[in-house]
Order: sequence, then C-alpha cells, then structure tokens
Amino acid sequence: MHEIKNQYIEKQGYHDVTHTHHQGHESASHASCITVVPIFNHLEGEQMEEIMKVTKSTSFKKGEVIYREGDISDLLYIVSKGKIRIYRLSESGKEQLVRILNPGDFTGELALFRESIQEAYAEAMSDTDVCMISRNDLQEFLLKYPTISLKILSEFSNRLETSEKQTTRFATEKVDTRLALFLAECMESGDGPMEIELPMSKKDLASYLGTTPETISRKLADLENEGYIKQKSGRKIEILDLDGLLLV
Amino acid sequence: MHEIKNQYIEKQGYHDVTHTHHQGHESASHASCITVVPIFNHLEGEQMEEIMKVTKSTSFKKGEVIYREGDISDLLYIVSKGKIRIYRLSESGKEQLVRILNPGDFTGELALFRESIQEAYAEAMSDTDVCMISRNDLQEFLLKYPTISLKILSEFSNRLETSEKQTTRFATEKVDTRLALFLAECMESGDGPMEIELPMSKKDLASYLGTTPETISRKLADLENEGYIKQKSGRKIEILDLDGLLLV
DNA sequence: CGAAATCTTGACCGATCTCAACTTACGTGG
DNA sequence: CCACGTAAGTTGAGATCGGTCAAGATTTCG
Repeated sequence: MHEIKNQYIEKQGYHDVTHTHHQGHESASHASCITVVPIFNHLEGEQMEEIMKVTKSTSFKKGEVIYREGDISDLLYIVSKGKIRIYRLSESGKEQLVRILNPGDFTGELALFRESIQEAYAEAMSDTDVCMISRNDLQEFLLKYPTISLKILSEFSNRLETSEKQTTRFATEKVDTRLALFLAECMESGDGPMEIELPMSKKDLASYLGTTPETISRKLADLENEGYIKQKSGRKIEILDLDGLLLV
Repeated sequence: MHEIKNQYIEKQGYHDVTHTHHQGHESASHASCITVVPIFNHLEGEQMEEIMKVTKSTSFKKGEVIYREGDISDLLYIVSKGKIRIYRLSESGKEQLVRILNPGDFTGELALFRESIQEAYAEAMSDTDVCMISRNDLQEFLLKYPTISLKILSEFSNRLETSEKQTTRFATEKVDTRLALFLAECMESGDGPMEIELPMSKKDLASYLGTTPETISRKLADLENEGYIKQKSGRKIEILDLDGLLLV
C-alpha cells in the first residue's frame, strides 16, 4: 500500500484560495490518510489505488475554517494530520462542540448523501492535513464496490446511536451525571488503568456537555472533594472510585 | 405493483409467539408497506417483487413491545398501519421519547448495520402492522442494487442531522425555546395555515423535549398569556404570532 | 357512567447560569 | 529564555429556571 505514489493524489486542490497545499512528506504519510480510515481499510490494493486517484490533499493552518454553516459542500474530508473541531450554533446563537476529529476520522458526510448545505462548522485546532473526495467520485466508487456502502452505513449507525444516546442524556441527566459518564467513557478508550487525560480543554468540555466552564470547574472540584477523582497537572485526572463516580 | 400477491409476504412471521400475524386485507395495503417507504419507492417492479418476497408481516396490539433495550435484533421494521413509540432509558433510568413512527416510517436500523443490540424501546401506540426484513436479506439486496444503499445513506444523513441538531438544542436552549421551535416545526409540516395539532400528548411532548408535563403546561400557558398562541380543544393550537414565538 | 390517565396550578427548593474578580497557564516576540 | 499579554480556569454571590410534590380539574376510554 505504501508504494502508492504522491502523484496520484497531489494534482490540484479543490480549494483555489488561501490554503497551502500539502507539501508531500514521505508517501507513507499519504497512504495513511486513506488506509487508516475504517471505512476503507478492507479494500484490496487495486481498489485502494483507484480511490486514491480521486483523492486530493490540502492543509489548513491552526484556526482556519474548513467549512461553515451554509456552505454548499460536497466533499468528504479525511483527517490525516492534526485535529478538527466540529461545532454547531443553536437557533439562539450559542455554540456547542459536537466532536473533535483526530487522524483517521472523517467529516462532511452530512452533506454528502443529500442535497443540502452544511449545518455545522469545522475548524482546524492545529495545523492540519486532510484528504478530500468529491461526492460524485465517492458515489461512483460506492456503486462499483457496494461493500463500502455497508461500511459507511455501519459507521453512520454508530454515530446515530451515539448522537441519540447523547440527546437522551441531555434530556434526562443533570450535569453531574453527564460529566461522570464522560469521564467513564474516557476511561474505556483510555491510556493508563486509572488515569485519563481530558481530550480537550475544560472550556470545550463545557461546550460539549452543554454547560459552562464555571460549572465544570465546580463539579470536578466536588468530585475531587468527595474522593472520586484526583485532578493532576495538565489535563490528567486520576479516577479513584469509578463505581462511586457512576452513582453520582 | 398492486398485483403482488399476499403469498409472497405472508409465509411465516419471524416472531413465533404472542403476535398475531397480519391477516391479509387487500393486496394494495400490503404493497403500501413497502412502496410507501422513501428508500424503496424508486424501485422497478422486478426489484420490488424481489424484496417483497423476503418481507414478512406481523401485527402488534396496542401497548405491545416490538423490541426492547438489549434485544439482539436484526430486523428492519416498516410500519404499514398504526403508530410506534420509540423511546430510550437514560443511565439513571429516566425515559425519553425519541420519535413516533407513522405508516411508511421504519426502525431497527441502528442494529441493522453493525454487530450490536438494541439500545432503545419500540412500543405499539395503537394496533399496528409492520413489515419486516432480516439483516441478511436486506444486505444481500443492497449489494445487488447499490443505488438503494445511497438512498439509505441519504436517509441516515437526514436522521443524523436531525439528531445532532436536537442534541445541540438540548445543550444550549432552555425549555421555552425548545418548545417554541417544536411548535414552529409543527407548523411547517402542518395542516391549516395558522393552526397545528400536537402529534402527541403533552406528557409525551414533555418527555420528547426533556422536561416535565407541569413545565409544558406552564410554558404553553405563558405563551398564551403573552399572545403568541391560543390553545383550542383537543390538541389543537392556533399560532397567533410565529415570529414573536421564535424570539422567546 | 366511572376509573384511570392526563392536565393544570400553586408552593417550594435545588441545580445551574450569570456576573465579577482573581489566579494560573500558555504562546509570542524580543 | 524570559516577559508580557491573552486565554483558560477558579471561586464566590446572587438570580433564575425548572423540577418536585401535592391537590384539584378535566379528559379519555372501557
């Protein structure tokens, strides 16, 4: 897979402005932008080569907006380096952090399969490289290799499940519980046995959990006073009593 | 399309218990259980016939549970008659109404494309007929006719968009606003120019909007006092000032 | 018609937001 | 590598929103 040459994916970008094009490191880093994606990682070499032919690469600098609400977008963006912040504005103008994309994650899917515009914002949190596939190229590919559709459907199902679960939490749980559940989920996908590192600032966490930084600060202090957790330096938190935490 | 015979879809049900099988009215009513579904309504006669061969039909009486959290489900359910209530229980045991299915709507999709169990509950709100397709049959069909996958992807995109928008509302808007937005959306899909009929009881509406019946009652009374709406008999509400309503 | 469910209204209280002041951490440029 | 400015985080006090409990009115449906 790593033999795929840059020439296949470097042609020209879709964006004709501001963005500097990916400058082409070693080919392995390019390959990863596709092969790393769960949707595609079962492809055979030939199919992989085919989809990489229609893939373009672009870079965004920290803080740059990749798309915004109202954009007519028909690109699927796959993160190959960096982090992207996906957020929405509610009807009354308040911002909510929806998710953070890491290398291998993708976005743009909501506008990809329907005639519509973006309803969210995507912003590079650091210098970021993305690969892009246009709607037409992707759909052609899906019709040719239908198993990929099933992969995408599976991914959509998961995301839908997550989103609906999240909605139910917002609808029925108070901040304590939402925060505790968030910490518990960090544990699952986590590093050390009983220590986690928050994947975002507390400000972003507040936005993600639908509350304010002040409340996050207080609730974490409460959890610490009650002996469930211990806040360490940086964004690290030691979980002292996971079971207790989940009964909050 | 209407010539499709009952024999194609009446064989035996997947459920070998309690549920009485669909008793077969005229074939037109059967055809509608499939042809009415947006995913399938572009099919040619031949394909339609093929999918109806693997479709089974079952009835549920009011109050019966169609699936529950934890069920290993690999069926797609399509409502042909009646109403189905989809709800979830949060981690702390509180119920939230997720959606109400009407004829033509489908459910079960979340467990269909991934190895997983149901995480929601589906309950017949009235005597209900559903058509069912098994995961294997559906996937086979999708691989054979890839354009249907694109239809389903489109449907999933829409639902994901709706769900994420809903999450953001819960995260950032207060009850007043959520209620006002709900009423406004009833208008869009509504009957009369300035009159809507709530599609559910106020108790269910409270559950759907993540609040309590008491609060719904009070907020509607407030909106009425402020001259934005007028509550009529039944579940009808006259919208007097839509613009004002949306600024609440 | 009557039981049960839904809906309404009031009183009270707790959770969380807002505003404000302050401290701490971080990135940038000299 | 340090100093500074800005952003992030903390903490307190007060206000508000919305939930809970309770009683009563109304509707629905068998």
